[in-house]
Formats: sequence, structure tokens, C-alpha cells
Amino acid sequence: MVTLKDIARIANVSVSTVSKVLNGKGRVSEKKRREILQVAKELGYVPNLHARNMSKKVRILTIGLVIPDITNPFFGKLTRGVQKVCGEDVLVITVDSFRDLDREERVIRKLLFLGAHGIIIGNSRVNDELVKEVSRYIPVVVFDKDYEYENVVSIVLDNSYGAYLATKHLIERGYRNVIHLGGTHELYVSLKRREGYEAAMREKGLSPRVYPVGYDEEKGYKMMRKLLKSGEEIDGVFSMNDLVALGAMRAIREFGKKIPEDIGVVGFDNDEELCEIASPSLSSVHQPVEEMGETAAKVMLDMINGTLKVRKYIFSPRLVVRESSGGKKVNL
Amino acid sequence: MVTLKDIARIANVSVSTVSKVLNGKGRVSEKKRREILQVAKELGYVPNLHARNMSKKVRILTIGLVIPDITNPFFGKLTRGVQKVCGEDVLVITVDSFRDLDREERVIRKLLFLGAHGIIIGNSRVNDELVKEVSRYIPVVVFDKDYEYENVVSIVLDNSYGAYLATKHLIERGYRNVIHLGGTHELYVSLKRREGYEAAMREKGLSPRVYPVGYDEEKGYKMMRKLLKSGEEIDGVFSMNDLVALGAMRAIREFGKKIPEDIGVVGFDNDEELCEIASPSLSSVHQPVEEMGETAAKVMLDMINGTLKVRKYIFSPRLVVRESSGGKKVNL
DNA sequence: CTGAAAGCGCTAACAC
DNA sequence: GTGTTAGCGCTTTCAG
Repeated sequence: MVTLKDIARIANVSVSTVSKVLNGKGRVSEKKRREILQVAKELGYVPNLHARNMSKKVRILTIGLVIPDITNPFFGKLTRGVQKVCGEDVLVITVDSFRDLDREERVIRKLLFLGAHGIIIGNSRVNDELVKEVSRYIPVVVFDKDYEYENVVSIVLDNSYGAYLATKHLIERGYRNVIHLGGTHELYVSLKRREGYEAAMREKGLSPRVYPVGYDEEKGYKMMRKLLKSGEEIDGVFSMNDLVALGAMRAIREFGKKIPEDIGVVGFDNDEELCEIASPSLSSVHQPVEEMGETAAKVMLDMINGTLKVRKYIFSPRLVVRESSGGKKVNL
Repeated sequence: MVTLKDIARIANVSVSTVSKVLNGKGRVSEKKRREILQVAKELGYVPNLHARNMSKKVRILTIGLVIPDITNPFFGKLTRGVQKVCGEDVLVITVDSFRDLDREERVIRKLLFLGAHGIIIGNSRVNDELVKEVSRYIPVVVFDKDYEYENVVSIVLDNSYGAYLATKHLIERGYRNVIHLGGTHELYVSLKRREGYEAAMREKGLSPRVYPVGYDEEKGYKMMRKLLKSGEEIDGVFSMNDLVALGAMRAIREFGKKIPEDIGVVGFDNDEELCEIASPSLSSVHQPVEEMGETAAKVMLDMINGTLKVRKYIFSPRLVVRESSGGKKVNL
């Protein structure tokens, strides 16, 4: 590793002179300046960030971003939003926890240990105690989960309202036996979406039926197939996310039912690529993920700078209607 | 910021004793050990990474990963592969360049400046000179592009072979007028895929027709619509990636042609979610992205440790046949 | 066991 | 203009 000292030795000057030249500060004779620059280049000098950060000013801001699954476009967008705001001056360390809570915990600790100035957590299943503990040291932004701790900001989508919108829409399009394919109960968003679904059903005097499923296509497919085979009366499906909805659609097709004529389907997340490409295209509740990511980053920077104003952000979902909930055809 | 010194002062011991306790090295009396731990906790001590990296040993390994689009599952998988291998002891700094070559260049320089021990570049459009320059300082791994520089390792998919397989498959299923919807020419992978397509066509005595399109669904849709309207004779489409293929399929459906009976379609990348969900499901050339990411990380670690053996990896693609290339129905 | 002291690479006062 | 020097926070000998 080439250091200032090496350059100084070869160029026959002092370390501080080299430092001055390389940082363009203070005044140095043109001759030495040129020579120093030359030597530095030849030696392939690369300044040492750590040393630099040690001394006075310069400090580079580091924020950690922990997400459960980087291969999922949803989190990809979140990540992009964060990076967009952070630009090139803030160091963002993105870590995929592979949906492994233990790894997630280790990783968060590591980030703290590495000297991150703040951590953004994109997984609502995160351990509360951990959040509390970490927030004693550095600010934390959490998605899709409410916290009342000092030094923690929540950014949530109004999940329950989104579910309410989707369910109401199905009912208004003529579907009455609307079921809900839900996630697992530990997950805050699952709970909220379920709540919204139930509220809409009750409001219309219908009785809610909830089936916990999970989060991927396969799970949605299997559960839906089982339900159809069992003879359960179903003409509408509100699903906890798009993947599960697509799985359900596959099962419905296989079973010989038509979408949307026989059964209407609405998903959640509005992953545009998936929703548009499906046929029929899938109606879904849209959440402005990238924007939420941007907000997270902004809030984080504000917290670090001590200029935080808002402590909680509740984003509003919006229903995107496509073919899969086009309306029931009533048999006369 | 709490430092070792603060802890030492309050606990009435020396800095080095504190350091020993916090790192579990050397031997310290149980009494002091407990007290120090206690004080550290109360004060909310967080070690300073930079200071730590300054002194002799400890150094934490840092590798930079630069990719063009983190919202794309393809790069998500790549990222995951890298992170999987790096585990929790190697710091991976992932940066999305937003497909902006200038930003990419700045980011790579930044990473070097930040003291990264190596950089993995997931974009084959990267500037050659930059790669050459950076590789003077630290090892570089590049995807989908050949390099002969010292200190640079290439990891490529045999794109041309993949394209060859796909095209040959279409021809053997009875499609004769197979066109290629290609990418832009600056991109190494586009060139290679085009080559493979042309080779397969010529081998069967057919004349290749290549249309440069781009990389997203919309582009594929528009081009295909134009071609169909123009009356061009087409019964097969080999597309440079899955998205373009899906766009083409949309255009074909709209035009009233059947897939695969009238026109067969094959994509590239085998994004499973997309391919499976499309209807008909899309045949595609699979590349083992995640595995390639893992390899990149392993190679990088080897380079850093000076134990590199293989300088170039050429991964083999594999054709996944689904409904979209099921075979042409010949009119009698 | 414990602590004093050196040094990692760099910056910024402050002399000369 | 230029060099000397004092840290930044931490680890690690090496005496005591």
C-alpha cells in the first residue's frame, strides 16, 4: 500500500506538503506540486479512507440497509429509492438477510459495529427488542411496522385501507363469496391486510373467510386448488400479494373456471411487470415503494443531522384495476 | 462519540485493558472485565471502524459490487450470489448505477477511494479504460465481457451458444421464418446472442433477420407490432431477453395469431417468475445467475488472497422448453 | 494482570 | 512555501 510517506520520501518533500498538494489546499510551488502529482501517479497512490476519517473533518456518512430478499423487485425498488436519495456521497451498505431472522439480527449488529450512522430495516418481522437496542446508539427507520421508540421512525403503507379498497371493489363488481388468501400471522402487514378485508366484507354484510397461505406463487396455487376441489363456494379472491394471486389464478384456470367471469381476483403490491404480463392482467393494490425508499433515506439523513420533523409516514395505497376483476357474469 | 478512553476513565483502568476486554484478548481479572463491560454498555459504546482498520491486523475486507439496475431480478440474483459467498465477514458495498455510465464511473472510482479491496462489475458496457485503470490498484471481476488484463477476471455466459440452442430448437419444431429481436450493438451480450442466432439459421440454410429492439417489454411489443403489420413473414421469434419476448407475445396475441401454433417464441434469461406466469408460458435460455454471482465472489476473494487459479469462467446456458415453442401446426 | 507507549495514514495548526 | 508536530481511536507489543 502506497502512503503519503512513500510519496514524500521519493519526491524529497514532507508528508504535509504532499497532503496539501493532493488535497489542493495551502500553497505549494508549482515545481514541487507537479513532481508530487507525478510520483503519486506512478506509485498508484490511493488515499486511505479510514485514515482520512480518523483525522478531523471529512467523515463519510454510512447508512445500513437491511432487506429480506434482494431478488424480489419490491425490495429492489426500495433499495433504489434509498440509493437515489443518498447519491454518491453517502455510503449505503445493503445487506440481504435471505429472509433469515438470525442472519438479519447478526447483520444489523454488524452494521452497528461497523460504525453505520443509521440503519434502515425493510422487514417488518424484525425483532422489536433489537430495534430498541440498536436505536439507543443510532437512528433506525423501519418499514411497515409501528414503533413508539425514540430515535425510530416508521414508514408504513396503509395496508388495511388498501385491502379494504380491493375487497370493496370486488364486491361492487358483483362478487359476493370473496375469500382472502393471507400471509402468516407474525407479519404486521398480513394482519393489517386481513383487517381491511374483513372490514369491507362486514360493511357489506358478508362473512369473511380467511386462509393463511404464505407469500409465493406455489403456495397460492396449492391452496386455491385445494379450496376449489373441496367445493367451497368462491367467486372472488383477494390475495395478500401478487404472487399468491397469480398462483391462485393458475389453479382457477386449471379448474376450468373463467377469470373474471366466474371468479374475480385482486392482488397486492402491484408489481407491474407481473400484473401486466399475466393474462388476464391482474388488478392489484399499488404501493409507492420507490418513493417510500426515498423517504426512508431522507428521514434517515434528517435524523442523523438532528433535523427530524415527522416521526411517522403513512403512505396511501391506490387500487389499479385491470382485467382480473372485470366483473362477474351473472347466469340468468 | 464514546471512545475507549472514556470507558477507561470512568472504569478507572487503562485504554489497553478496555481494548483487551472488548476484544476478548489477553487476560484480565474477572472483576475489571465485568465492570468495563458494564460501563461500555451504559455509555453506549460503539467501536470506530475506521480507527480499528487503521491499526495493524484486523482490517475488514471490503468488496464493491456495481450493477446497472437493482430493481431487475436478474441483478438481484447476482447480488444475492455475491452476498451468499461473502457471508457476514466481508463487507459488500452494492451500488446501483441506474444504468447511467457516468454515475457508474464515478461510483467505481469512489469505491476505489473508499478502500475497497476489489470490485465486481455487473455491467458489460463498462468503460474498458476504467477497468484497466482500476485494476492497477485492486482486482476486478467483470461479467459478460472478455478481458486480457492482469488482475481482471471475466465471468461470462456462453451467450452465443445459448442463442444457438434456442434458434435451433425453434427450427426443429418446424418454424422456418425465425427472426431475432436483438439488443443494441454496444452490448457484448447482444452481439454474442446475435452471432449464435445467425449461426443456427445458416446451419439450416435459412437466412437470418435481425431487428435491434432494446431491453424492455414495451420495445418488444412495438417492434413486433410493426413487423406484423408490415406483412413480414414470421413464424418464429428468438428474443434477446424475456421481457422483449413477452412484449412480442402481447403484440402477436393482439394481432390474432396463436402461440405456439402460428408463431413460436423463445426468450433469454429464464426469469422463472415471468416465464411461468406468462400464458402460454415462455421457453427461455437459462443462465445460472446466482451461481455466477457466487463464483464472482469466490474469485474475488481468491484474487485478494493471491490464490487465484482460473482466469476466465465460461458458464454454460441451458434451454428451458415451455409452451411458447410447442411446435408449429402445419395447415394441410 | 495491567498500563505506558508506539504506530496505523492522514490532516491541520503552527513554526520556520 | 515548507516542514514539524500533535492528534484522530484503536490495537499491540513490552515492561512492570
